[in-house]
Amino acid sequence: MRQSQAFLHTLRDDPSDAEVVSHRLLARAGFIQKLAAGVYSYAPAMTRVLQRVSQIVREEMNRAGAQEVLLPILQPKEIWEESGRWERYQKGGQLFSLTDHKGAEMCLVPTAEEAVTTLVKRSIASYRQLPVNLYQIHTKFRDEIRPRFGLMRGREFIMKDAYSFDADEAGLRESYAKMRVAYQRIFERCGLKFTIVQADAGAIGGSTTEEFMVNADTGEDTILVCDGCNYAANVEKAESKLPAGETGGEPKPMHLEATPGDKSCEQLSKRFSLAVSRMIKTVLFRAVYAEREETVAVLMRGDLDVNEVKVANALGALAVDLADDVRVRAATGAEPGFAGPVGIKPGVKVLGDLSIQGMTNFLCGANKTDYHLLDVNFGRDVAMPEVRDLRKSKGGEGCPKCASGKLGETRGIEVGHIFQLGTKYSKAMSALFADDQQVQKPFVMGCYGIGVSRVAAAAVEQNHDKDGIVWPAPIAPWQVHVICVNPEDASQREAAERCERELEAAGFDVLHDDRVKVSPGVKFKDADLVGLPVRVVAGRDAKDGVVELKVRRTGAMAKVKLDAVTAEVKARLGA
RNA sequence: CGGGGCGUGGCUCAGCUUGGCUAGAGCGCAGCGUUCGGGACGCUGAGGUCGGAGGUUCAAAUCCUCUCGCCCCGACCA
Repeated sequence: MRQSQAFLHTLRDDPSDAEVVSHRLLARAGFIQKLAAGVYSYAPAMTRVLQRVSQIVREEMNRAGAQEVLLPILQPKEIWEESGRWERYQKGGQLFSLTDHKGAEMCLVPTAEEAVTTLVKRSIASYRQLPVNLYQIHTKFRDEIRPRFGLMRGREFIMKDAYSFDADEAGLRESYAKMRVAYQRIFERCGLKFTIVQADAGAIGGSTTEEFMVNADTGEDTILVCDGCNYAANVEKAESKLPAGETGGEPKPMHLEATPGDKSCEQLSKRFSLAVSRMIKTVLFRAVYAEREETVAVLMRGDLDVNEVKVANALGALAVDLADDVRVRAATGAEPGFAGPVGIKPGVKVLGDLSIQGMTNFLCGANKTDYHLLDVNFGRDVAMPEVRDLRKSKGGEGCPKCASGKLGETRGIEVGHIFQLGTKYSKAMSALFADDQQVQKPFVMGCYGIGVSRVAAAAVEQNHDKDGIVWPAPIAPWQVHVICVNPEDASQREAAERCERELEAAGFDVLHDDRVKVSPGVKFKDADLVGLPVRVVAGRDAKDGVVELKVRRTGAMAKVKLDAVTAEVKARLGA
């Protein structure tokens, strides 16, 4: 490709609205352009990257036995009501819905369980036709509460979604295992460093589920990884050994103490010279269910934090969020900051974290403004609530799986997510097949997503330097950047053209900067920004049949005879 | 949803407080010339309903109201 002809327009300045590196560099290098919040146009260079990622995805999905389809992204409300997701997703405010000219409601879909289940149930009637795994690479829509970080959290994005249908759980586990392997191969082939973590199923549903996280400090997800074994989990899901707290000793009489203005454990710790782990904080939530809401009080040892996802799962709620002041006052009869289990209003559901077991003589809120209770004891002063693991694990805590490992806390970008769905959708949508006894059974499903556009952004997050992008070779828009320093010099022009011709003949995608009257500095700066893995510079040595070869990532530079260019480029690309 | 900020050529921004001549700069773009290995220089030039609507005024980019869009922060761990 001749750069003089290419639709590739770099920007001299950083776009003012770009916050994260990938957004800034992709916009500046002319790969993407914003059209609306969370909605981007992909220029040719970006399209090439997406095609490369897609091609890798396609090859590995096909290798794993999946078959490609294209499902509608504009879908009728009916099938979403069948699965029960219409109301839930609309309530969550993340579903783009619209009304057609005759008043029928439709939506732009975030995932395609309904459509694929419909497709399969009308086609497959027998266990003998199973298993099947169908996938597509298609645009998806989510009306994000707050789109941000460029391609990282867009409202429109490209996703590969796959759906497996098996006759039983064992088949599902097999399909899932195949996908897991395929995903590992995909991200390895994309040249990304990633971690597989246990995850929470969230709105999609299902049991076993793992996420593929690209390691990046700017990631939106926090992950905990054991340094001693292979345990790794998203913080939403992570467990850990309970850190030791101070013991309270033999029960003493409970007493009420004035604590004007002390709303935090730290303030109380100071006032009473009491370890924070001797306190129980009572965190009030609003739990939302399909048909109702309730107030829930979670009792947590003072030095630990509540994991809201675990609370929602323990309750079977659609969502939980922190109670607002009105709800807090209704539940406690006091201003926020003084909630406690003793004397909390009836109707408030109380749940305890495992950490409160065995605590004695603890401090907690008195449900009375400016008062706390000291030396409170379960059984005597207040009933022991049902306890569950509701704690948010943190880096530095002990691994839940092995004896001596410690959890490290890092961040990641979720680029893939695989689920063992089970029969949630097939049951709801009456997607049935006959088994060998002619018994009608629901398909056992799995679903598997990869954020294709997010993979490209994550690759930039993970691979860049101060000068620009450093594309991993397998997903670079072109592998080689031939730069003709001065095309008006015949020897330079001929050398560059020869390199382009021979490299393309050898199967490489080449971008040839043949622009006339563009200064060398501009060409080099642009090349750094665009970030192709190998650069071939035809410059002042061209008259002697010599060009320079430079590796973008390392900066390593070598002078190479024209005859050897193809071989040398091959060596550097590992091809 | 709450709070804050911003909308002025393709991009980055100044001008607005205190209303007043043909609305500015840099970059980019076009032409000419000089340059030619890390975002060169000179000259000439094109390009703007100042987000939109309404209002105040002799006069509005500037003041007021409404509206649309975009960005950031937050959603209170008691």
